[in-house]
Amino acid sequence: MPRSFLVKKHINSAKKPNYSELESPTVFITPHFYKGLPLSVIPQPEILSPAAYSPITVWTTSSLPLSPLPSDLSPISGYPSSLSDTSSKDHSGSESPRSDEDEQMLPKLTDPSGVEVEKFQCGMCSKSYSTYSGLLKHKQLHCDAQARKSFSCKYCEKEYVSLGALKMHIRTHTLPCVCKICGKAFSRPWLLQGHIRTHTGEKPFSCPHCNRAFADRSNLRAHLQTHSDVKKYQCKNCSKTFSRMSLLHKHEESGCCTAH
DNA sequence: CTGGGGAGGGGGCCC
DNA sequence: GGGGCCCCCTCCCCA
Repeated sequence: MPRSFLVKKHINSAKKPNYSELESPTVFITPHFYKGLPLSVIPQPEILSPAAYSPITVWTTSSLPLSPLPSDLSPISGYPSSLSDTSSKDHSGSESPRSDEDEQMLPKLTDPSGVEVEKFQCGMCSKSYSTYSGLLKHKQLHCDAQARKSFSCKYCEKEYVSLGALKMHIRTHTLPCVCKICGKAFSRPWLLQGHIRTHTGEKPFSCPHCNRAFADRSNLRAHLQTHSDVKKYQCKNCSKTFSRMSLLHKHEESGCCTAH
């Protein structure tokens, strides 16, 4: 059941999309259509696990971990180790070095066992790799892409390293997914699906402790924090902990930090 | 004022 | 390359 506050108020008018400029094919998902879609009726086992939400470490705004979360802090599951450093790994180890204008052949190093280790260093970020293929992969995924960051959004100032990333971003301007019930538009189908739950009342994510149900996994995750005695966001001044970073920010902005 | 729920946005990863 | 999904985060509102 939609409520008045559900209508997003665009404080920053610059972010308000111009619906008249919709240029992508409009996607309509109706509740009837939606019924045919597979739904995550049961929360993930990791969510159901009491250990999944038990706070182990509290964070302050100054000590928040950069992603990926440490495995012992990941409250739900399988946080992707997307940023895992590949520099320590050998990728094939079989290729011989080739010349490359960005590549720097470092002096042969010696590991503790006395074995010489060849190093290949990225000319842009100075990361070093034991193989050329490792360096090449790094460059293709990161530094060269950064250097080629040339896909600019025509609606805003943002730039992207790939056309795919730019296309996805442009959807946030064109909002091709439109709710047939209320006409609200979204950038991605799954956002629309989540919105449709507000019409259908469907709440597939249940709290294993109080059986309260939620339509959104993120909201369940936030709710799970309320079952914890020690919340994971801690004020660095008074050590009070909060279930959400926004609450910690509100606490700090309300004067705690300045009062100490 | 604080805590919590509802809703939505955006980037990244995987298939 | 695109879609689906996940995660983190923010905003708004209410009790």
